[in-house]
Amino acid sequence: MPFAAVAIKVPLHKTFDYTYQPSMTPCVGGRVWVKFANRRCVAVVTELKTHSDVPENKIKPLESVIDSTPILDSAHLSFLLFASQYYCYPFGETIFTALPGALRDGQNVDKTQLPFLTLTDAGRETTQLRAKKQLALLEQLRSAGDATHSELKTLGFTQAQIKGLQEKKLICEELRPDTSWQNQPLSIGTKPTLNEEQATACSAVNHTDGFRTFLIEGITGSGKTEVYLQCLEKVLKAGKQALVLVPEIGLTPQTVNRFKRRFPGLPIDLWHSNLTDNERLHTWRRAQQATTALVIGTRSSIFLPFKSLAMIIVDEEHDHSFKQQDSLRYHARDLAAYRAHQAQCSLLLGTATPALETLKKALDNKFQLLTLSKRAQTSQDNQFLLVDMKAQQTQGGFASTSLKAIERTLAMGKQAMIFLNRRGFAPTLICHECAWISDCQHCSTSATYHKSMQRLVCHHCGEQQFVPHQCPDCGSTQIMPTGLGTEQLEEFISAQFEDIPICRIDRDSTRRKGSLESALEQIHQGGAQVLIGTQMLAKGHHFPDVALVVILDVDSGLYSSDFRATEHMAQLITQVAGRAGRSGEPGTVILQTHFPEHPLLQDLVNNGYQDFARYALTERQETMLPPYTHLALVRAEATSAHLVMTFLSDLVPAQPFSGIQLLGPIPAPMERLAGKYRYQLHIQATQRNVLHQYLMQLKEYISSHKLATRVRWNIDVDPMDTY
DNA sequence: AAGGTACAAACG
DNA sequence: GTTTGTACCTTA
Repeated sequence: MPFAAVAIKVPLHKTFDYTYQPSMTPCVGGRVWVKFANRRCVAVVTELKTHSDVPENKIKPLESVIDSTPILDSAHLSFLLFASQYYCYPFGETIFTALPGALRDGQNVDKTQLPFLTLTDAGRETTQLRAKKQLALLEQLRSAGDATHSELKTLGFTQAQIKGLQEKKLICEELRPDTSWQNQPLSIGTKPTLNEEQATACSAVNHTDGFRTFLIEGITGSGKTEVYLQCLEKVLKAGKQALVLVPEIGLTPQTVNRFKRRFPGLPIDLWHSNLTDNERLHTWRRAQQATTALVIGTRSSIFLPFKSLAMIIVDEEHDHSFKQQDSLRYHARDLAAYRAHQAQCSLLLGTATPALETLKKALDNKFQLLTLSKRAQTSQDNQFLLVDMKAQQTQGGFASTSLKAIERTLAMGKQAMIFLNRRGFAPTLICHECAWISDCQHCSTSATYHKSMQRLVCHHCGEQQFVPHQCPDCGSTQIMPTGLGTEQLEEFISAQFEDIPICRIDRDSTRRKGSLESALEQIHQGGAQVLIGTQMLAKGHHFPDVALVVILDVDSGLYSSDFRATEHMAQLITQVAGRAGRSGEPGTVILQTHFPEHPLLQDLVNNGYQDFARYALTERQETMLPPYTHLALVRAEATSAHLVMTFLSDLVPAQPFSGIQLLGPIPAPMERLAGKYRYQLHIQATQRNVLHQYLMQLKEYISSHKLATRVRWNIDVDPMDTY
């Protein structure tokens, strides 16, 4: 009697055996329909065998076979098994998060093709057009080749613009057979000559065979992308595939076009969360059949089933968006290491500000460190200025030094950028007479005052309240906004510099679709302007006219309960500083702080991130924190605090486990969130394998725990935020 | 996770 | 005596 072990999308750490008729032909890595717990589910076959340990009377037959050939090969299945074990997430659920939505509900793998938009003969010759955007679209197709509807949408074009050009018969839709690009000679667009450091980096990568990880530690503007491109060239020339992972915000038209222009005619696909199910399935299959050569995608593209993967690049590897914060809590950069090892190919990690985890591996010679220290366009280093806020008269949150610097910058016709990582007008309302505070009803935090909306908004659960005219406790009308938000900065700056345009960029000001794009466009027009924003402003974009950057809340990063806060702050400061002074002259970066003598801050300002990071590592070593130890978190939440505490306390063994340090249960930094009480258990080990051994049995123990179904819990391996 | 079971409180 | 709510149990 033949049996099939299958994985099902349930939170159980095991597979289930089914029998099947010899006439049925299930295959390992293919899907089947099964009856499971009175339901009909799609399952993936993980093993075919002639014996089962499950009592015969419990075993049901397979309903039907969906795939007669595997949709996941054995290497990909082992990759998913590894991810499932490493992140303590059920195998079945891991497989199903890795599958594109269309395959999860049993749809056929082969779909109709998506049409490409291509230039007509008339379109090829058109260089003048009244509609500016339509002309830009023509130019896009001309320089970067044909594109699908969704690609053009990603690049910022609209359906209306496409339709307009179709009606003018300048472009048309075309279905095309997938041509084999592997046997075509690779055409290469114009490329700049490399400087010495870039050339060294490229040849180090290109002379390596098999698995190897490189850390390209390159300051902003040192030409990392050029190194990526010239390394990719070798791989693509050989007819092999490559994957470029970018942060969520990183799929900008500039990035995409740079790759497309370098390799004209090469099939390049994009992968991000805004694709439809259909588009996703399409790209998934193109990766599997090697009809696409290169995928540029956000973190989930690490699960694409490439047929002949030969290089993975992780751009801005320090970026937190590579770590998924729910369900399967994977880090795309770390899974990339597994895949590169599996494919025996190179992994390139690039950033100006490496994560300390990555830097340590480079310093331990597990990764090869390649440094790019010269800016491509020769320019001097930025000037850092620490402004001591102690005993300073402040105006609207600014030291007078900062205000004068802004004024000077504007007078020169340049742009000033102001950072504050808090949106809204003020983080709290406080009663001047009885000290009442505008708390959120459901979270342990205060509700932020939004002046333009006239509402109190909780930034954690989103709950809104009306703004009271009187203090709810004592009836006083003396209720004051306290603290600073970007909305208030905007108000203050516009009163201070009356005729100067201001551009505020935060989640509130960019909520409307397209408003971020138009704001960026305004900035790019140049001229004296003040840009105010949260960290949204720091990522991805470069602004040639910015000559001054002011960071207001440096101190929030210096003293925080999260041990990664200083690292994060240093990365932000360095990335932001890289945005200033890119057009030749050095820029100025002002850091307002109450702790100008703080050693980490001093190190960062005087010696740069490279030095700071190496010093910060010694501090991590002394305090026995990651990357010198390995950390996992058991988080739990429920409406009853008592229930959560009992559950977590039960997980702490009476006898200590050798090599494991346990801390907790302790309250999460946000103890109450959206009405739920949240606590956590920290599990720390010096040895990675000891941690995983421990987690393996802990996972078993939790699954059998009576309270496990009454609290929401999860295990977070290598957590990014310790809350 | 999601549907089933067993038992208790709620109902008229 | 039936309905509704809820803890808990199982999935092949």
